[in-house]
Amino acid sequence: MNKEKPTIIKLEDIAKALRVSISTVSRSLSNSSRVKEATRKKVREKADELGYIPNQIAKSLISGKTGVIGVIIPRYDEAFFIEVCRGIDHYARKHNYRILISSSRNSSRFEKENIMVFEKGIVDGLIISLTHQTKSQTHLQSMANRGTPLVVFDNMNEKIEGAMHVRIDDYSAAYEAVQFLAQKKSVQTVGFIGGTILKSIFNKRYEGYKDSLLSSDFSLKEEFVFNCKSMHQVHEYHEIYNFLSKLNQFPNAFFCSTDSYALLCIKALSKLGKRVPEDIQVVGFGNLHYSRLFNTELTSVSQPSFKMGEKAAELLLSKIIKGAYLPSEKIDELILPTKLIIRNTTC
Amino acid sequence: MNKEKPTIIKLEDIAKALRVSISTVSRSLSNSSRVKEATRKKVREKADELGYIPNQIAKSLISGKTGVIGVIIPRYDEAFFIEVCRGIDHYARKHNYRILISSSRNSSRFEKENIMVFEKGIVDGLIISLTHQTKSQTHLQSMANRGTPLVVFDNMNEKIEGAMHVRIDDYSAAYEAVQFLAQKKSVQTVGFIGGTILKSIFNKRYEGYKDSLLSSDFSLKEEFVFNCKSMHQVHEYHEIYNFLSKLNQFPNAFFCSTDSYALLCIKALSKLGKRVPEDIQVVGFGNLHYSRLFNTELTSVSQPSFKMGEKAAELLLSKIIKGAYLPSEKIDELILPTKLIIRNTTC
DNA sequence: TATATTAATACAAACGTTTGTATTGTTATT
DNA sequence: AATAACAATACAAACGTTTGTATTAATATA
Repeated sequence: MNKEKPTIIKLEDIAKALRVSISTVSRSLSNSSRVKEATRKKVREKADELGYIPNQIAKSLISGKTGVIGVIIPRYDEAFFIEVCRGIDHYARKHNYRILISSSRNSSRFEKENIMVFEKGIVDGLIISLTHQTKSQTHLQSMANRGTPLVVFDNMNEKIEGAMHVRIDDYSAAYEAVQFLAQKKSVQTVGFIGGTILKSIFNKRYEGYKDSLLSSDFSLKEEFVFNCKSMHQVHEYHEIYNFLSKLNQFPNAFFCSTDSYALLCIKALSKLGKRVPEDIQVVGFGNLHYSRLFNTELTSVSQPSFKMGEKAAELLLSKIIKGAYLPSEKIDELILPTKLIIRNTTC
Repeated sequence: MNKEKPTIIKLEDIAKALRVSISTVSRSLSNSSRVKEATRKKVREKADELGYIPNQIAKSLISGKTGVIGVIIPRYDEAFFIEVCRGIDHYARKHNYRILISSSRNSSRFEKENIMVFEKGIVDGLIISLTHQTKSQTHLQSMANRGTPLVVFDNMNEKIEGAMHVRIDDYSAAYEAVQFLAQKKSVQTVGFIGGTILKSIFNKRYEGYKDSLLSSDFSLKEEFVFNCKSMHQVHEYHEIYNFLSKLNQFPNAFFCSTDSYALLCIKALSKLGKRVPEDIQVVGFGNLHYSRLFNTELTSVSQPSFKMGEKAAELLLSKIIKGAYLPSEKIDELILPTKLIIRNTTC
């Protein structure tokens, strides 16, 4: 049985093989002009021959940089977050950075735990979307204070000093989407389906909805407003179905604070014998690509998820690379534009 | 302007503050009995006071372990992979491991690139689903040879010596799903919609489909078989729509090699005026949770994606923790069970 | 040919830990 | 009171790099 443990090659091995010093090997491989071209070549060849792979950990210990960005999202099974991660990855990769994704599972305990792991120096910076459980804000704040570059995207609670924020204008986006509905002759009432109001983005979308209704001289009917409490799609469906089935009368349209609420709403409505958009129109929020898979394509507020990731990464890396404590242009909030995409669930 | 750079506390700082040696501090914090309880307490308190956070990079350099598992998936925007990642994450987390996710973007170039980054020692092991472009197999093989624990899940091309594999029996799963359709009185012909046949899992599902038809004395009609070539959902829809619209005659059912093909198929069919399942029945593969969002719930081969991730992580960690070169029980292939979930797109 | 100059390389410290060995301090034994 | 035994702590090497400084070799200048 061949049990020889594959040995891992280091600079020292190359140095010994060539009877030169480790520093010469190191400098050769980084193409320093301090070593003669002939030697450099010899070293490169020997390195290839032995299959040398530099040890990133040792490099990191010296440079203080790991080449990794930490990302914390509330859940994996929401396409929006994955899309943002794609954007982060796309930008990061161009700058030779990797991403370490963690889910906080919508719990501040896990969030805190993840942050603590990242603080041990395995990432050069952090991009995070906060859960609605606010408690760990102090952790983030102290991380920012300690000088770790930090970008918060999507949901946030209160401002974190020293962090950068990338977001959309949830209030206005919702306001306009509801305006779009309210201006239709066929629409007299608009309902709302959203998530927990503890989450600030959901709350803002709700406020936008409310103010939009009021400014159109519509009345806000509490019975047409529903906020899901659970965090799992199957349960959410039942909550929504339950809510809708108890309605004696239906609004002409629903504005939903995410695409998945919208889809679940449509599903429940059709179960209840209502047609979309003929009987009831539905507008979602997010414009996620999976909604393309559906028969009836969803009218939705398009949120630039991928771009949001890219921008978050851009801000973060600019800080990481420049050094967090050099004076920067101090872009500490970036608001990306949204757009209502009209498809087949409105008419 | 307050420009004092936040200083990062290390063992030395605690040692100095307490006038003890660094090793005493280190041992105190790891609760070694070699240091007096009173001293340990003093050290712990000082560490808290100063806000000491251990440097994982330095630890890794010594231990040779980073506490990170690398994961390479072909694309982010396929729910199956995300679900597997969730499973990996779930298991890994319990063992104090993190995951570093990268996408190979279905390109062997990126795949290779990712592997090379991981080889620099930033991960303790690798879990990967291979793209259909085989080329980098040698890279993986040499990684395995070098002793890095390696698990391949889902798609693989040929066996990698020293790696472990977690998968399902794609052939049989497809075979049985098609049997289910073929046994219906209303079904005389079954079509197939799949992805690139270069990908071995798609190929196996196709073979299962084919053999299932033949064993039921159905004939295999080439005109009812379609394989998407593109890699983007929007394009895939057009491909499928195109294929279907050119059909003079339709089969009674379609077996699709993923859920998203099934959903796109349903969408295209309904655009063409066909009702599902009344006119044409559809079976998907994967049973992904987003299909729950749809009005008509998809009949699908349930693949234990989450579990697949968990198992992959379990195998990998057992090797990482035991040490890759100790004799292990040599579980090098794990085949997980699948199950046909009958819902509303068949009748 | 001796010396100044520069090119090429070697040495050694550093990054922040862990851990084996050496040293010091304390208590028990005689 | 001397010494053995052991507890408590300090010292130093190691992990695999990078990088500033010292040393040696090679060339140019006189």
